[in-house]
Amino acid sequence: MENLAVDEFVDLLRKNKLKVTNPRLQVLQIMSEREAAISQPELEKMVGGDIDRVTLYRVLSTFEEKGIIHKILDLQGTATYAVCSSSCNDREHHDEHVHFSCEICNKVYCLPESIYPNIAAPKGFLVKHVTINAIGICRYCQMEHKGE
Amino acid sequence: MENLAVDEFVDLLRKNKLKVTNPRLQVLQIMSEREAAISQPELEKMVGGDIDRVTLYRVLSTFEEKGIIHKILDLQGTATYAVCSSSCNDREHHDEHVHFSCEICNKVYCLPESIYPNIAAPKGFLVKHVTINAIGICRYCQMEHKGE
DNA sequence: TTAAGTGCAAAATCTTTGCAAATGT
DNA sequence: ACATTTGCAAAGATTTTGCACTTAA
Repeated sequence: MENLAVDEFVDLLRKNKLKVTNPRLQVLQIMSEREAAISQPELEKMVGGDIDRVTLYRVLSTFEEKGIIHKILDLQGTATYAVCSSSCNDREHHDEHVHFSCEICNKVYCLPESIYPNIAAPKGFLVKHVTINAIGICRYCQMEHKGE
Repeated sequence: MENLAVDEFVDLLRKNKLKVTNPRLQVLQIMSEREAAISQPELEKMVGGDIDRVTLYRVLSTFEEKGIIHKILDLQGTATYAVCSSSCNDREHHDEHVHFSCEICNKVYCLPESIYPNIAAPKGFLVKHVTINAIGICRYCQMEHKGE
């Protein structure tokens, strides 16, 4: 089962003219196994000492430039990353879905929903896109806090 | 004209059981004269060497705790602050208006608008509140970039 | 082979903490 | 007078940069 995924990752990297390296594969693996967006510090914990901190920063920023992942800020303002939908590329990012931030564990989830309201900005302000962030308690934290 | 404002600031501080000090008055003055939210680094530039960096951080966090200002993250994830509406206090923050982030100057503006859509989260996720961020080009950057 | 990617060291930011001195009430 | 607030110094945390070594193609 892991091999299948690895093949997809290799394709993805090739498609973006990126060399297939271990750090990049590991990051893709970790992100694809995870429901929530991930930050560099979390990523660093997960890979142990396998990959240098600086490399992780660089992998993330390369992926973001190529449109492989997109950046989302969590409630603390820490940058977290999640894999983009397949319609993203280095020209355009289509990550206009709702993000959910859990105020307990601080994790960020991308929600499927896509109802976008029209925002009326004051004259002179040009709105190019809109992001919506729902804040609350995620599924996992609610389970843990049942009965308290 | 400045004295009038200073009186209001003094009232505001007293109301919140805070001592009336120069750093606090200066911060309130700067924020009230500004349309956009302000970060600690910007604040530091504006006061010159008058106020210690650490004092600014502490003034901002005290004000936030008391509900005098609220924190907004800009596009880079830097914390910026704007004065709250008068309905805010240390128990509750009512800053559920739309924020506008300029992708050129990176400034954050609070928009008056308040149409809040219902967000349908997946089962298990409890949405407590929703923030909306419009991203685009602000009035001032559009003026500067006219004709380019 | 060779351009791209990695790892290490060191720098640059940004933010917090501890404590003594200064200040508002 | 006394609790609060400030300023300084120093520590922490996070992110970036420079450069030599390594590796994928």
